[in-house]
Amino acid sequence: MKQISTRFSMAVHILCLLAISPADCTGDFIAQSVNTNPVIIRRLMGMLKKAGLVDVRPGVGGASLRKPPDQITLLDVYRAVRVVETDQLFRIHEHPNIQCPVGRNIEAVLQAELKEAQAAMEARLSQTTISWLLAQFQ
Amino acid sequence: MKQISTRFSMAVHILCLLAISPADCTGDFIAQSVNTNPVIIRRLMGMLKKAGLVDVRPGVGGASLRKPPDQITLLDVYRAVRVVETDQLFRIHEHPNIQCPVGRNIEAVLQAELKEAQAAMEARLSQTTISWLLAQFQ
DNA sequence: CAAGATATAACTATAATGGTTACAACGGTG
DNA sequence: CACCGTTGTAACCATTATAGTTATATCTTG
Repeated sequence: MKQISTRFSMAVHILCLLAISPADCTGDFIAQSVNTNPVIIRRLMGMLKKAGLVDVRPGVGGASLRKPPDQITLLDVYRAVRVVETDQLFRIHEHPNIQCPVGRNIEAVLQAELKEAQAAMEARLSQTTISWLLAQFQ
Repeated sequence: MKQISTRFSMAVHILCLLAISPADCTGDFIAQSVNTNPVIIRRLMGMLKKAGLVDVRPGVGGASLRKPPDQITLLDVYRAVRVVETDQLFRIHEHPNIQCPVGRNIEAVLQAELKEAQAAMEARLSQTTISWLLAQFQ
């Protein structure tokens, strides 16, 4: 099966790093900790910046959190890196036969249920903050 | 982003069909309602059969439910078509730098949280049955 | 301007998906 | 038994998202 992109876990990693090492976290330094290419980090930083979670200093280099880590939830990160669009976690087959009672109704009815399931998952993500994660370390 | 496969919604469609039209539902008939290729349906039927949800009659043709539709939940279907493996909804980046305190801890700590989020989604799926879906039709 | 950093475009390899063709095996009916 | 419609699979293909890579432009300070 196809899983939710590692963009999410990498972004969480980045924010944890920024939370514990406030000084000069450059893209290359972060890339070494995450163990990936610096361009991947810069792309993620761009999304985190656009979402208002981090400040990045072009030219001089380095980044920092724009919010205290106890006010950043996993849901914030999940939304920032657009790893799942709203109500689109589950894909539903298209153009069923509307002559058939099932084909005519399945999309709307199932969509409503799957939306609830996705919401339950996202609600759980909103309960965990970056600082709570850090507190679990070791 | 990458969504959860339409195998899931197609399988739910199939089970709804079997629930309301108990007589001779052949693969080709189902394929017309779902609006896809009969081979796709046969593949799904194979998974649903392996999961004990349906009986299929090779040779003569047709299929039927092995359980009453109020005892089949969306979670049963989701598991049957293996659309997400256990604790694998979220993919986590591999081989972070274990010299770094974040790299050393992030995987285990984040994995535990994401597992909970996945569980919340699956718990919601388990609350909806095929017969409940049918009751919403029209 | 030079140095070191971020920003971004373009390209690649990989993998899952949904679909398609083809063919073997099954099981009643004539 | 032979036929016919069905199920069961294997093999293959086009499409798509991902993660990574290379290259280049831009920014900021010394």
